[in-house]
Amino acid sequence: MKNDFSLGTVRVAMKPMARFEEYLQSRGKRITQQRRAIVEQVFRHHEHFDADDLLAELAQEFGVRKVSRPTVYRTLSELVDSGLLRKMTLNGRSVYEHDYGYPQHDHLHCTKCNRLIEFQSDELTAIRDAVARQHKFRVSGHRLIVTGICDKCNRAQLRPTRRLEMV
Amino acid sequence: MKNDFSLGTVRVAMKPMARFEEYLQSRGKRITQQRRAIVEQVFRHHEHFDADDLLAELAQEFGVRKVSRPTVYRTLSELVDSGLLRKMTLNGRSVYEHDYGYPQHDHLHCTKCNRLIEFQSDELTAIRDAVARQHKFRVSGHRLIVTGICDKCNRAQLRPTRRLEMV
DNA sequence: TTTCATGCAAAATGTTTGCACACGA
DNA sequence: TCGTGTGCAAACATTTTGCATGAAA
Repeated sequence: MKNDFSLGTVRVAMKPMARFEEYLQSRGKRITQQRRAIVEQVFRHHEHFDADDLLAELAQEFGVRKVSRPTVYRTLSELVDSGLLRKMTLNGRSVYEHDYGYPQHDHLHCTKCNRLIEFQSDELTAIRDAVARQHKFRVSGHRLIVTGICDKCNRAQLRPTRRLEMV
Repeated sequence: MKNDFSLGTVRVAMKPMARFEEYLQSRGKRITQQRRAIVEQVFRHHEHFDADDLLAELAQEFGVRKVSRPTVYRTLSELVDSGLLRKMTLNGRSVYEHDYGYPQHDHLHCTKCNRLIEFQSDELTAIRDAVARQHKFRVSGHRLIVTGICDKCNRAQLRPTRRLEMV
């Protein structure tokens, strides 16, 4: 259906960890405990996250045997380089999402609850390419963020009954 | 013509400074030397700029009688609130552009020379709204940045050796 | 046993804030 | 005059870096 903007799926040959190991080896880099822990945690769920989120998850998951902040930053950077993660900036801080194994997509960003909703549109890509062609611009990618209020927050706003916020 | 993505113009009743004064007065804020200097400098040209650019321009323009960094940040923030400027984030730093008097548009961002090229597309807005409707999302705006290499940098790149591919 | 990676502390970056004084209305 | 705005310095938040130690290969 033409007006369906939901995401499809992308079949991938390897698991993220295997893909990352390949990347590391091709560059003479090492497969360390920390890198392994980070990749595993990062692909445990498909939510968007920032460095602090990841650091907190790792601390909780592994208790004493934590990964340091610099290492998290360094590894996130490698994950972006390797194509496993995609990085974007949301009100001043870096936010990451899965890239490997997920189709190209864009986001609706709710400024109320900060949630990101993904969608996909080929027409959008077509327009992008038409514009680029006109400017003789060689496209490497794009980032579209539509800001506004999501359905849930809209409903919440309409019914001021349960005003239990602010404690 | 349908495939023309260039920008039109928007007629405005007031000059930016007058508009800003109105905004300030409506909030009981004051029209100071610094605010005046900043607005004048900001609307002297239509290029994108960041806080440092503006600070440098002001220093050059007024010599000794400079505006401090905090005041620049504070005033930029007011200019965004008042609708005169639009703010976006480009690799970690805040970049500003004229909003008042200019039509809604998006950007091609050259990662080589860092230039921003503006374009306008109603179809894009239509797609955006269709997607939002499907998600019952109330749109307040959007930001699309197409990344790649601009025509000029492409030409420059063709001249030297083409065998720098690696990997 | 030779690199490369890590953790720590410190630095760098970009932006914001507390406060005493200056100034616009 | 009165209250807002300013500049200064310091704080801030996030990310990056230098260096000695630790661990892959």
